[in-house]
This record gives sequence, structure tokens and C-alpha cells, in this order.
Amino acid sequence: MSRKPCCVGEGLKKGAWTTEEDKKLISYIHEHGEGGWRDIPQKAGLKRCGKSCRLRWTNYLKPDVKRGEFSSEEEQIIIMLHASRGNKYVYMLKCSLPRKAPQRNHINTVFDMISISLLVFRWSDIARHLPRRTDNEVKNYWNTHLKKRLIEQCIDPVTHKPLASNSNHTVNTPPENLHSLAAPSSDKQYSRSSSMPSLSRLTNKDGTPVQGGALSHKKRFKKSSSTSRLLNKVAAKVTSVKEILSASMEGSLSATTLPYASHSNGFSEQIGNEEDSSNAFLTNTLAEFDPFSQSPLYSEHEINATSDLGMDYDFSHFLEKLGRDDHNEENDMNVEYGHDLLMSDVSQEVSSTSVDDQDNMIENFEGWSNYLLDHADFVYDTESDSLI
DNA sequence: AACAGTCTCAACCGCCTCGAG
DNA sequence: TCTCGAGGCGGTTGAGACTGT
Repeated sequence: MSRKPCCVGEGLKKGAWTTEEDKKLISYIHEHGEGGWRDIPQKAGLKRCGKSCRLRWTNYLKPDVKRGEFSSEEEQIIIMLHASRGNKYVYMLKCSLPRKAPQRNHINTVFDMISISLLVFRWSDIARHLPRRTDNEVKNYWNTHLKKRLIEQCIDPVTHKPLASNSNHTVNTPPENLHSLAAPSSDKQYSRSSSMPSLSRLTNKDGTPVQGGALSHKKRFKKSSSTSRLLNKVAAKVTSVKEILSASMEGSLSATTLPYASHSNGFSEQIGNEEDSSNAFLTNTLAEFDPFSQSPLYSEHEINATSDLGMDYDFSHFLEKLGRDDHNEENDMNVEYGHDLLMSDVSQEVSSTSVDDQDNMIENFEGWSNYLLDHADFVYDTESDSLI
């Protein structure tokens, strides 16, 4: 049995909402309250689907939604949180990748780690720390402003690492910390195509457009990511954390390759325990990748997980500490694992990467992504839809 | 002035989660 | 325990505004 589409019905209007429609929706919700979205259009006299009504209300009409320009402080928070979570993601992958030829269990490990990371990153998590901002607005602001600003600074917006071997830009060194990536206070909002150079106008030193310069930024980002395809592939196969964990505990998850195996936080000990360890493992894993949960920041700055981030909370101290924290963690990683992945080096052609070319593969995540994509069917049995 | 290219962001899409029955 | 649907989520689209030639 297939699910009915959310918005079926003739004569349903799409596209931009009119003032009249807004008034009807506001009036109805003021009178009857939120909820029961499916019935609202009919009762409010709107030719919209319930989902559209809910979105319009939660993102734009709700009285406590903050609209308009993002402050530099808000920008910093977004960048910091995105960087923090992005780093965790890279960290997991980095620790999962073997130095030598990939084995099936290694690939499983990578898939496991990616799968868990998929469950960790959410725009709504970031939006939660920006009072009155919606996840949709944060997401849009990231995609249209902050991501481009990072690229201008030669920072990979996915990994927050310096863009490798990019001699096309005039600026090659990343800023000392992420604070400097936020626009100066006098530049709170770029005006349309004026103060902010567009991607398509980036040029080489000789004035010729950078590679791909003729493409719109949308097309460029679309083109980019074998990582995205990899994640989609994983997401399609893994339906719950329990599957990940059960697969892990059956032996495909190698303790020696786990990021937390080398930490003295007891995670590795929990893996071998009985059923109860699943929840503890999950809780601890998710907590570790959430900078707002079990971070030392909590104890040092008394940020409680659920309540202390109110309207007047001063983030500056927190951000400073978070920046230091991430920086230190990065150093620790490099020492501990002795190799680094330049996930952003998209200029290298990787499709020809062979298993024998191990060291090159290690150095290039794109290569790994493509490799895993090419070999993913060895990991999952498409017939039984299970790990094999 | 006209046109093409680019940018922004509100809105949509499709999938997922979770709770009620 | 299972099914179903409301609500939630991130990714993507496309109309309209803007800029450059």
C-alpha cells in the first residue's frame, strides 16, 4: 500500500501567498489555535494544502518569528555550529578510514559512522540556538550567504578546512579562527550583487574565470558531491540506528577503527556489553557529536542543554571557547592518527583511483567517496536489504 | 531600453519520525 | 505489534528582483 500524497486535490493554489490568504490563516489560527493542519484550509477558506498552511505559519506568520537581517553574532553562531558539526563528521570519517587497502569491515565502519552522522546534523539544531529564527531561514541564509563567504575565504563550506591547491584565489591562507569569517559589523547584509562578489565573477590572476566559472553557483554545488551521493546511498539503506548498532556488534564495526576507541571515556568498553549497551552507546555517541550536550563548555560556562540559551544569552565567551576547543581537537587528531584527509580537493580526478593506490586514496576523500559508491553493493545485499 | 545572466528566498517536494488507535 | 497519518525535516526549485552589457 502506498501512501497518499500529502497535497492531493483539484484547485489547490501553489506559489506565493497573498496578503488576503495570510489574513485568513492568521485569523483562523488566532481563533482556533494551531494543529489539525489538514482541516485548516477548508475551515479557513483557503485553497491551499495543510502542509503549505503549516509552513507559512511556522516560518513567516507566527508572531514570534524573527525576520530580516542576521546579526554578525548570529552569523558567528551559525558558522561555529556548522563547523563544529562538520568537523565531527570529518573526524568520524577520518578515524574510520583504514590506511591500507579497504576491507569489507572497514567499509562497513565508514558506512556506520556516516549513518550516525546523518542522524546528528540538523538545521533545526542550529536554529534552536538562534532565538526566534527558523531552521528554514538559517538554512537559506547559509546557502545563499555564509557558504559563499567561506568559499571566498578559501574555506571548504562542508569541511571548514582550507580549500586545497586552489591557486586561483588571491587569498590562500585561512583566517586564524572562524570568528573572522563572519562579516564585519558594518557589513551585516550584503546588498544584492553589490558589495559581495558573486562566485561567477571569481577570476584567476590573469583575469580568466576560474574553472566552472560559467556555471551558476547552484550548478557548481550540485556538480560537486560524490559525498552527497554516498550519503544518499547510505541513507537509503540504513533505516535506523539499531541496524547500525546490530551490524556493528556482529563484528563489522572494528573497535580499533572507532574514533572513541582511543578516548578514555569508556565508550569502547560499552561496545562489547549486552543489549543495554546499545542505548548507552547511542546516547554517548550522539552526545559526543553534539557540541551543546556533553562538551566541557557546559561545565565551564554553565550552558545547560535545554534552557539557558535564551534571548539575552551572551555567546561571545562561548564562541571563543568553542573555537579554541575545535582547534585543539583538530591538533589532537592529527597527532593521533597521523594522516589528514583533504576532503575538499575536488580538483583531483579520483574516478581512476585503484585499490593499489592506497596512499593517494587516503589523501583524498573524494576518492574514497567514489570508491565506496563503486563498491557499496558489496556491503549491502540489495535483495534482502541487509548488511552482508 | 532591452535583454541575458545572476541572485535571493519563499515555497514546494519527498522522505522520515513518532504517536495514536 | 502493526498501520496510518500528522507533523517535521533537509534539499531543491523557480518567480521575481537586480545587475551588467
